[in-house]
Amino acid sequence: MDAKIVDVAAKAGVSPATVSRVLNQASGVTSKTRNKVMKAVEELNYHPNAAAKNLRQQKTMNIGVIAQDINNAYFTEIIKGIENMAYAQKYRVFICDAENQLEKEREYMTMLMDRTMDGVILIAPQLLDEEICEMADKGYYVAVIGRNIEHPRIPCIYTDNVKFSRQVMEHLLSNGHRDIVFLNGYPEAIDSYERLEGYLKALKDNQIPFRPELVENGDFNETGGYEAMKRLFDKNIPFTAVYAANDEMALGVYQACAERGISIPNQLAVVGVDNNRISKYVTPALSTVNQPKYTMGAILVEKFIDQMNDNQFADQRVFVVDSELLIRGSSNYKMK
Amino acid sequence: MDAKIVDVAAKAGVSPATVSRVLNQASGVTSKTRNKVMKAVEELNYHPNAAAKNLRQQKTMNIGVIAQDINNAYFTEIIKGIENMAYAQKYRVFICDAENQLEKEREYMTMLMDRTMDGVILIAPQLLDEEICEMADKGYYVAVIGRNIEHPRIPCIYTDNVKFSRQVMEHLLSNGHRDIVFLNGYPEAIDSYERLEGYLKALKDNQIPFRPELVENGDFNETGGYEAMKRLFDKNIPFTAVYAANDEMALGVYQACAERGISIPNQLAVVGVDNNRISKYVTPALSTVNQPKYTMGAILVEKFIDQMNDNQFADQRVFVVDSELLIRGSSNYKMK
DNA sequence: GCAGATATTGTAATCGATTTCATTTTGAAT
DNA sequence: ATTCAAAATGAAATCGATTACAATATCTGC
Repeated sequence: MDAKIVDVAAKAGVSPATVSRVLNQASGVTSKTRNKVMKAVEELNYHPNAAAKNLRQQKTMNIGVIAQDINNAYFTEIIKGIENMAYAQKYRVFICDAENQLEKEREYMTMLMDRTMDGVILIAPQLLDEEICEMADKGYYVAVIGRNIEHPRIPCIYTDNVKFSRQVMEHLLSNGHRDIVFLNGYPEAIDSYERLEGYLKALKDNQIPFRPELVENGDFNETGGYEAMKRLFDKNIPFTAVYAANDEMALGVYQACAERGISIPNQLAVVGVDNNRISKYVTPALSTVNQPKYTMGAILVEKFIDQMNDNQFADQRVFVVDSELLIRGSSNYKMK
Repeated sequence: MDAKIVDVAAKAGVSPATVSRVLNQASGVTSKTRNKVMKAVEELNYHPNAAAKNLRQQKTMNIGVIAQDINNAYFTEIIKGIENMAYAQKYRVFICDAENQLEKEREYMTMLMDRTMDGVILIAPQLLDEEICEMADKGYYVAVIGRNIEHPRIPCIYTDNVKFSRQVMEHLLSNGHRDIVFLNGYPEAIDSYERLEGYLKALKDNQIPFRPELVENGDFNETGGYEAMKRLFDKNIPFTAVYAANDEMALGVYQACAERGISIPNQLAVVGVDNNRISKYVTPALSTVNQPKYTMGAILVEKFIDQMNDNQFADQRVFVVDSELLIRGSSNYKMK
């Protein structure tokens, strides 16, 4: 149906090799033949068949991004950073939605083995470190956003959870809070673990004894946060602040408080993590931690492409970026 | 690096043709050889090279989805419908973010011409109808969500803007509003045009004269809505309700009202369109129109795949789906 | 005008699968 | 045991580009 390189060659009165040279290296061809060829290309609206090209060149210039959930702006913002930087380097980015399913994540990894993609960027993968390392060992290009995978060939970028977690705590403590709830995500996630770690360290730094009954799991989603709060209220123990490991769960906290007539921030301070767009719109606006999402995507993909092109690192493999605490109405109140 | 079909064939002691048969049709092979081959496939962790396969078969089983902005949950929700239905039919879906840029949209269309994708689904494209038709004329598979492109080979699905627009107006009118502002998106968009049409028809049906000064453009984004409201306030004309052509602009309305100390819904009723997730969280909750996004994606891709497989339509080409008006706090107040 | 170097172009091999067609094997019927 | 049809397998062509290598054209300097 569409024109092939031989058609272009015939029309321009040259060999297919010449057509290829015109379209690719752009040198070693007289301008006269180049013009002839370009004219034929235009007239036939010729586009080299990607499959043939990929097969012969053993590369595709495609990068896959596997996100856990494209409905979540946290991921899509990162992806925009990836996409724009990759685009500038002539790579095409294809986004895959794993929908929080490990099986889908794994299925998308086959894109590497069947060579549909030159490389794959995993954002906050559920895959185990070992699985990811194994792929890298086999020579596939993999990069990870969200945690550090200890493997010399895997570029990684992530934020220092412990650090910002302590900042959140210092903020609450400085407002006079002592009985602070920590609403955890699902406990297997590294983010959960590290945010909890920051919570604990901050308590220790301030000589406040850790009370395990103040920690609940909320699975990183709104309903989970809501249920967790209900469990906490039922315990009938006093607390004046909630540090939720993400904004989604914090929204659940708002809901639970609304039901009980508890006023934020006067009776309860709330802080989340992620700077979900919604956090700005709720009443009161939710204090949260903002990660430089776009930049994280951009930095990582740039290094990744470097590596794919040279098959070695120019310099750094691991990037740790800082987050910023955004203090809003939900925690902007000093306890007496 | 990775195993090729000849390696598998050698290991299993058969010809490449037989390996291919085992992996593809699954018939015409004794179970003994099938087992031998499968064993070799396992041991070598063989995955057929996609480029070679695509080249030979002249198809990729890939569908591209070109979205205007993956940060917008309206698009990603549709995409989930597409993705899940396509997945069930063995198609892989790749998401491309056009970032509201016509140029990127066009660039991604080359995926069709270079045969990276078997087909492309455009969501609310900026491309002109003619451009899209031209692609279809050339034999490429294209489908469109958001409007009807009059072309026998282009499946389309969209909502009846005029219809729900009238519903919104009837709702406001029944609450006693007569001076109703219409906040339009950018005027070139078909959605803008049709929603305005519904606004006008509802006025006519109720013998209310149309006052052009009550219509402002807000470009479909929050800032646009905010600016438009400021312009309206400055006009110093009375109005008691705002019908914004999408939720984003309605958020701008909230902001403008907050600045002026205007209370929603008592002094001003607000209704949006899209059921953006945020609309539920603002105070008061925003009345809006919900489209069956997931279903729209699913229905369309199903027909699209049918068409790609049979190269003809089983039945319908155009699907018009109904939306639902969600009445929330922002418009739930009767004027006296 | 010619030799030799260099630049341009063409021929044919190649990438790794699928698939057509030919060949061999198997099995059923006699 | 033999014949013949049917089933299983293999050999080789094919998809459409790139690219190594060979061949030809052009240019330089004398």
